[in-house]
Amino acid sequence: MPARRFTVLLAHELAWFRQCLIGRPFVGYQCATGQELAVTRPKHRPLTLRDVSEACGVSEMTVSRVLRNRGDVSAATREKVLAAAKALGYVPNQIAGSLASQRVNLVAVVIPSLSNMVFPEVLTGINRTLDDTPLQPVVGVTDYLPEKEEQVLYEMLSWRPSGVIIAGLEHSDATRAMLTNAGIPVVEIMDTDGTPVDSMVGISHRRAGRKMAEAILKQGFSRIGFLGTKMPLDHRARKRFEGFTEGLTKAGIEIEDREFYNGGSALAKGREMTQTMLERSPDLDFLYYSNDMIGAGGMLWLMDQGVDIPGEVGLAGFNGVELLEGLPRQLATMDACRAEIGEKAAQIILDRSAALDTEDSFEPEHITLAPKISYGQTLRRHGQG
Amino acid sequence: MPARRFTVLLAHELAWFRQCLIGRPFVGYQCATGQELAVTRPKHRPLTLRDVSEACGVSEMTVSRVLRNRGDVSAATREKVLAAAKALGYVPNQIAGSLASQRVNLVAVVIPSLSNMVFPEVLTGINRTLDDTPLQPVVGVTDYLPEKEEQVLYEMLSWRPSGVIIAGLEHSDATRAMLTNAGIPVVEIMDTDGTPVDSMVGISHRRAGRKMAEAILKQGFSRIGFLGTKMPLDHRARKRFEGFTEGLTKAGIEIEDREFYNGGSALAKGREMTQTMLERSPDLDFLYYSNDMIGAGGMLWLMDQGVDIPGEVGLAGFNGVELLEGLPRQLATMDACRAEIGEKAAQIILDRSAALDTEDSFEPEHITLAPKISYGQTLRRHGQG
DNA sequence: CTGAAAGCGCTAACAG
DNA sequence: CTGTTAGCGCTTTCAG
Repeated sequence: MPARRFTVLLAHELAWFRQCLIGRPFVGYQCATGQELAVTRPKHRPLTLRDVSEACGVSEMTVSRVLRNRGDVSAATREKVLAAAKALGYVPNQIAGSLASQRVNLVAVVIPSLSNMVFPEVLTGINRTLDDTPLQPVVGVTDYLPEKEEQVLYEMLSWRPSGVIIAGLEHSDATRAMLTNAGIPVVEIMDTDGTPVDSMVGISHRRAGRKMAEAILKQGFSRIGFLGTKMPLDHRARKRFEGFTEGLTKAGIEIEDREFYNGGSALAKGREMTQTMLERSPDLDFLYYSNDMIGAGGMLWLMDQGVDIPGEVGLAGFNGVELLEGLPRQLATMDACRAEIGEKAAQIILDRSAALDTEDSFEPEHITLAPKISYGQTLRRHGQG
Repeated sequence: MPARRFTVLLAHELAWFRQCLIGRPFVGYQCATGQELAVTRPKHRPLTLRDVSEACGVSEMTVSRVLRNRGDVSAATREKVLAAAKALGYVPNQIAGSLASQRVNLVAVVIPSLSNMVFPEVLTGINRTLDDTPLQPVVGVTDYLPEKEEQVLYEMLSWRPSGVIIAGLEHSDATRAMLTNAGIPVVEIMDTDGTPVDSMVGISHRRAGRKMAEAILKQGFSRIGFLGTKMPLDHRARKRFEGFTEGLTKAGIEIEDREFYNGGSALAKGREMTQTMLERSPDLDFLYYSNDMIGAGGMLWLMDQGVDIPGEVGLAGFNGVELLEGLPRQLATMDACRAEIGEKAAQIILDRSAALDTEDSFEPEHITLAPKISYGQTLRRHGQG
């Protein structure tokens, strides 16, 4: 009887059939009607513990122990198992492992954007702490949209991660509920002006704005413009702005002019906005930018115009981005401690997930970092001020 | 008999015991010796399908169907189930779902770095395509280290993702073996100068270098310096360099001077290197930078020095970063098509994983995008050139 | 030190 | 349209 390449099998036949396929390119199969069939092997069936077990003649359980370095296994067995696993190219199935062990070595990291270098830097900090630990970060991006945050968090929680690191303290009710009920450590990062669900690590943006206002006033500037992002959902930028006006108000001063932008190349926008503002309010003697990129754009524009910085106009930004180092003049700024925030947040998750094993209990941690002003060459009016 | 807070249970008791805990803060338990115990409920047991099933009086299977929108379910039952799931705050367990269904909606994305904005942009492209599909990207970072690439890939494959998107064509033997044997679609991105394991999407960096050489020569420049990254493992930068020298060689010209850097702020390094090179080789009339950031730094330095660009010295970079738009002068560059690469790569994975369901077979796709030179204001010597 | 048994929470396949 | 059954590949638990 000639071999055919394809046939339909009943379900229970198929189950048995798959057993036959292990490790063979194809298999001859005598089906119920007595027909002899040649069937192509399924393209790829990933190896299982059982395959390794059969290859080295050791029970699945022992293989598992060797591969996880758990429990005592004789050196001889260990060698045998490792050799077999390597020879076969076995890659353990974490899905099955996590289901069985009820522990998942993933940490959900939820951030608003990747385009703003701030967040890749936080991730770098998280990576640094989590490298050389079993924990692994998984990133979700929300585009600053609360609905998307909800959705992203939901999807991440459905993987039952060991912890959540999430940017900001402002969330929808649903998001907050999920965080509260997830039963895993949650660290809210970047911002500490508010009440976290659990732990938090960040800086006070309100205080940052206030401190910058104080520094500016101390240098004798008084006719101040603010340039920032329009995004109503960037709560941290908003809080900096609020803290800033608050700081000025305490000294009886008000912002003279303000300008907001949305999208586009930040550097180019900084130029445009600065031009617009100075044409509208030529009397200004200081410009405070809500981030370094637009600040740098503004600075470049002013230099093009031959404006004396900080003699005629002083400048400051926010974030302490590396880029500033290469600019013709060092822009005053404030470091947002991004990498450190990432490291500390990851450390909290790490400590807590270790504590779960030892049944220790942990209190929520609230860490507020204090960013320092870097005066650069655009804020100090009088010598070493 | 007084209630105690803690006790030791035999294993089989515990199993039964857990049933009692469902939905209750604590439970009275009559153990084998007749003792009545009050036991605190475990901190948190995530809800299961069974909980929802019990809450709404519908079989687990039907609940599952409703939650996945699979198969026909009567509107009435659907409503009931959805209401119960929502009320309880049920979040499905993907770990279990993936194990049972043998399909994991994750796409592994392996890239060398997050600090270089190129990669976040590729990710944005991938996200854009994968949004509104069940597939979800998971990112791993290799720091340009082959060993780390191996390790990261191994960990990602252990989650049995639906596909892999990985930067570059150069990998260790082990990495290549894993990619070949994973049995899932693999797309190697960014570069097309070489042989992929499966599919690839990118640009030819060799050709990019060559084209830039041709453009420079056509503008009449002839004493050319190259400034680039020292990283021997950035194969794409290397290939651009090779293509560049090749292009010059064809015209009988050789690079006059070269300078390489490592780490630090790219903008600042661009300044330094440019200064170093021009002091060493003052005759140069063109500088080709291996990326836009160092190019921008060089440009800023030259402008500080009052050098006429491109009259005295022409400049070009590579990548087409958004930043350039805000610079005092538009740097010539070449777009690396980053977002498009991300989109196309994700699309390939998407098509293939759909094809797996319909049993269609797919050929590897090799997509080479053609980056265009943007002349800016630093490359054209003679009017519109 | 090693093995056998019993699930983890869900879904595919089939039977009503 | 809905329910039942039998695993997915691994680890936990307990018994040698």
